[in-house]
Amino acid sequence: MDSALKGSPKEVSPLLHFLQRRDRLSAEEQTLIEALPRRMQRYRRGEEIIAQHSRPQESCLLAGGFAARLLQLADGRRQVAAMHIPGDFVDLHGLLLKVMDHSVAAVSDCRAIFVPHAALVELAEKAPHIGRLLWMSTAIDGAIQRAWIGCLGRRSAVMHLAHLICEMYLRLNAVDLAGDNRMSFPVTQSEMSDILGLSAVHVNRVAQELRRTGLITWVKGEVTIPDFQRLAAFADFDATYLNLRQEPR
Amino acid sequence: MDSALKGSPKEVSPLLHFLQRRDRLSAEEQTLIEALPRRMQRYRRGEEIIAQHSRPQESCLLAGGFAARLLQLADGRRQVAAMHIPGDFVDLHGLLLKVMDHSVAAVSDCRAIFVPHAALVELAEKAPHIGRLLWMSTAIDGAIQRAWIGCLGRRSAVMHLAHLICEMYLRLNAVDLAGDNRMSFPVTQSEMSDILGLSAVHVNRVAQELRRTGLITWVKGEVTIPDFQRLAAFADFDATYLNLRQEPR
DNA sequence: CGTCAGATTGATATTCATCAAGATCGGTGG
DNA sequence: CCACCGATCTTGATGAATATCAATCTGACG
Repeated sequence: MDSALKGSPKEVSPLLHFLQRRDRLSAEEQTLIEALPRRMQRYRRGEEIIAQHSRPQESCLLAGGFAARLLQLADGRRQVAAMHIPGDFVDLHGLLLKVMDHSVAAVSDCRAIFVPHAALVELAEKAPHIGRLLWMSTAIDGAIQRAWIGCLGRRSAVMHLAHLICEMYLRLNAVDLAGDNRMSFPVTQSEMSDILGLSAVHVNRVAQELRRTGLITWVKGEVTIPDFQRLAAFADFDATYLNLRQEPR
Repeated sequence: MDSALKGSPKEVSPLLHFLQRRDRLSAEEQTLIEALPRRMQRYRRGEEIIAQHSRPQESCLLAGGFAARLLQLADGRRQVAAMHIPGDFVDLHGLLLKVMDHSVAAVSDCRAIFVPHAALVELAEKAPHIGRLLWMSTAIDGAIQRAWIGCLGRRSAVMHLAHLICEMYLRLNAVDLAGDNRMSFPVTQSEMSDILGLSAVHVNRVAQELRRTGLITWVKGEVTIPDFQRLAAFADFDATYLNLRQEPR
């Protein structure tokens, strides 16, 4: 079994990781979060987790695996608007936006935890600091999306791929799912093309270029980054937007 | 003087418009918002309003004019990550993210209102519903950014421009700054190229195509849209992401 | 009248998409 | 064990979309 799928069925520890990487949580706050009512559900690779135009009554917290927010054009073209990893509160904004403007799908086998919106609203009112941290979580999603806009608009395909790898490595690292310059990133080149807004063929060529110059290796969903600084410099990567500093928020 | 620059110096009515277009506000809530402590500042076209890597202690609410969030690459290339219009709480997320990962600049002459973070935090705790609406405002920013990702990744340049015009028209309309199929949109083709991620020359050609097919006119910052439905269909535009429906949030 | 920012046009170069064909590899049924 | 199959990766050839470079044109304004 994929290591991302291990663990107790209803654990929220990746979320605690995610939050504690950005601010301190009191013991009481941790207890409140662990006490959230929830249900767990598993998805197979490729399955849809949340449908476009639906009106979820719960928010989905990813506990294991990878998921993507998918935009779909009328002619069938697809674009991934965000990648999500364990600890990400995938559609927290559904709480506020009511109608999904996109869908969410499992990229690998996933474990998802669903928390009723009502419970989140109540928690945010009872513990405003946690409320702000949830808000922060959606704000970080926004910051990441801005960075993606910069990649799509102004970076070359090679820089874009390099940038994405830097980002995913640091995000996975922040929830203890990557380290030692390696990460598991089980995404096919075709899926990658929908993340980068390229054709699958071009992803292949661009990936080869990063390999040829020794910036990465990428074999069967395992990526290694011999020299992170060098890759980051090549991609013009600035980690500010990931907000990985612990501070009072 | 630009009509967007008229009005009482400290008014927050565009913000009320923005919020009331999405949910009802009680009289009491309106009063609380109007009572927010604030200062007003004017900016000339091109001036920087918030610097990258700064740590604002106030959030900026745009009361008049147009502003853009700007990403800048090391080699000088620029990409606009978001356009802001009156009523937008431009860097509300600065409250949570602490360090700006981008800058904000005036695209036209602007009136900006600054509200101390502390006052916003306090308001959100005292009036959780308003807190959620502020949260919603950042979530809508995120939804718009997702739509932009779809445009940059998978739409052709012509569709992208058409999509942007649809979006801006509806957003301006929602704060009473556009109607009758016309809007003032004082953006040069060169600035537009940083919004669309294109070269300025290509923006010119693409704009001509939209004019030639009769989908828009665009003369000196004035855009008219003879048939919105037709433009929207051409751009594959779906307004869901703008969250323009009034509902309890 | 001269200047300058912005818009427009044409010629050419790059980047990336598309189409078509193998190559590789893990899994699966016989 | 083996032959086959589908998914994925890889490669080459060609074409479309867009960038770049270099003029020219236009209108506002001092």
